[in-house]
Amino acid sequence: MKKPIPFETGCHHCTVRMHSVFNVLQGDQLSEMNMHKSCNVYKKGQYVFAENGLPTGLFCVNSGKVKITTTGYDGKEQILRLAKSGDIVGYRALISNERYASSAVTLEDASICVIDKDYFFKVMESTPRLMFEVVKKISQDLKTAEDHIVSLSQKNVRERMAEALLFLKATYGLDEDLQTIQVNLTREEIADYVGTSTESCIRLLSEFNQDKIISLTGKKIKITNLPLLIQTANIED
Amino acid sequence: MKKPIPFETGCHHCTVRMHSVFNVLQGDQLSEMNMHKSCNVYKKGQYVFAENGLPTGLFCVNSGKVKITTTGYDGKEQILRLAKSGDIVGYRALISNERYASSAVTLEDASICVIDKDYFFKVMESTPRLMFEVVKKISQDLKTAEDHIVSLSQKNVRERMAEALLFLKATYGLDEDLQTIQVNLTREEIADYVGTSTESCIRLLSEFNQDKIISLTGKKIKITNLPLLIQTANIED
DNA sequence: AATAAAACATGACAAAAATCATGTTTAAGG
DNA sequence: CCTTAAACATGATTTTTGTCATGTTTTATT
Repeated sequence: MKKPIPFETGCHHCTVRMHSVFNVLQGDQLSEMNMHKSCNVYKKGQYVFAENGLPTGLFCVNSGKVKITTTGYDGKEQILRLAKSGDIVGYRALISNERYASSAVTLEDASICVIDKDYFFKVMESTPRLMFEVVKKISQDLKTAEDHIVSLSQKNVRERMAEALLFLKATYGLDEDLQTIQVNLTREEIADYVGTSTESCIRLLSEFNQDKIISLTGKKIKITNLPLLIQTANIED
Repeated sequence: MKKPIPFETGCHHCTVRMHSVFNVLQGDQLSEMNMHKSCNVYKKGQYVFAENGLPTGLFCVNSGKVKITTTGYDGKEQILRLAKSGDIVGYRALISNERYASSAVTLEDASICVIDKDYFFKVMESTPRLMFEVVKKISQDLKTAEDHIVSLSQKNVRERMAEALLFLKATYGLDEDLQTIQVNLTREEIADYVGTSTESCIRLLSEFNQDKIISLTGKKIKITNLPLLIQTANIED
């Protein structure tokens, strides 16, 4: 009996790779990488890796969305980063040779490759361009984190909430026909990103809705007045 | 007439280098680096580089302390990082090939080397170990930034203030005889790190002083009850 | 479809922290 | 050394935000 064509076609034909740090790899390197990676399917809400665990490889998101989250004080969650197709996750602990300080949890069904740790370090060493891509990625994440610090230090919750909606739009884009922000987060998750209580988050979204800045349909958020949202976020120009 | 022995002895004999990312360089690389770097002396309060400027090189702190600061909303300062001897500064914008998003200002008289941009990229490419040291440094800074995010999101000002004092102690250490935290920051600067108003910062330091957690003499801060300070910071164990 | 459990929503209240005002002390510059 | 500005300090007040309580809606599961 003939075997079905496998879904996974390998790194050579991976279209996601071109938008990732691995776009600098070529030919033999891809064949080699293919031998040192495996691809897994995750359901919504599954852990890709968990706080305190030991890294065994680097994760590369094929499809689906992932939140990078850490447990703060009194067990309160903090969303640190959001990842999408083409993003690498789990690199910080891997590079620092530490246990994970955060967890990665899928926000929807996802397909994620894991590249073997030893191979990753080997190819990084032999391919300066790849390592430089990784450096640039971390630099960007540092910039994002520092922008977040300024925001948390200096803006009020209302401004940060508006900023978060703009961030979500920039990160995940809009649904083609509905024009809603293309990610499903609970109010609690949004609060865990913004750094506020769930109640304040709910209240502010309701207010924005009343003020016709956004329109709400379940978890779907549509930005109906972008200039006003930008103004509410108090973004410099 | 004989020229005086120059103060600057070059990268070969630089003791600071051993504690920096450049500790992996050897022999000829050091001679080469010496040709592509220059060393400058800064007075307290001087700019090493300024927000919006274009990076021309990488700075390496020889001696002295430096704050990395950015201008937030309504011109309010935010201290993002603190650097000391052996630290590299100005790497983020350099690597991302962007204008500086922050400024570096000396907190005391300092001596800082600047390594030419092109040479730095060249030696990074030819020395994977150096680039990996840089990756690790940025990863650490990202970790620090993300810890700060959790703190800003979830802790109150009192807890963050206690945490900041512990951070300052960990970063700059204690004076040998006085046992005071070895850095002079104004209350406003501490506030700009903690993410609070100057008044709240002053008030909390006074409270800590009254509660015998710390003792204040001018800008000098001495931690007199470390366990209580740790408890006040609400640090997990 | 029934039922349980999340998630969402909103009011009332309390706590936290910013702001404003004003005065004192300290440090820097002529 | 004097003068002036910056830094420090503290009280009073207001704003912001969190917490608690309670109810409704949505979603998931048997």
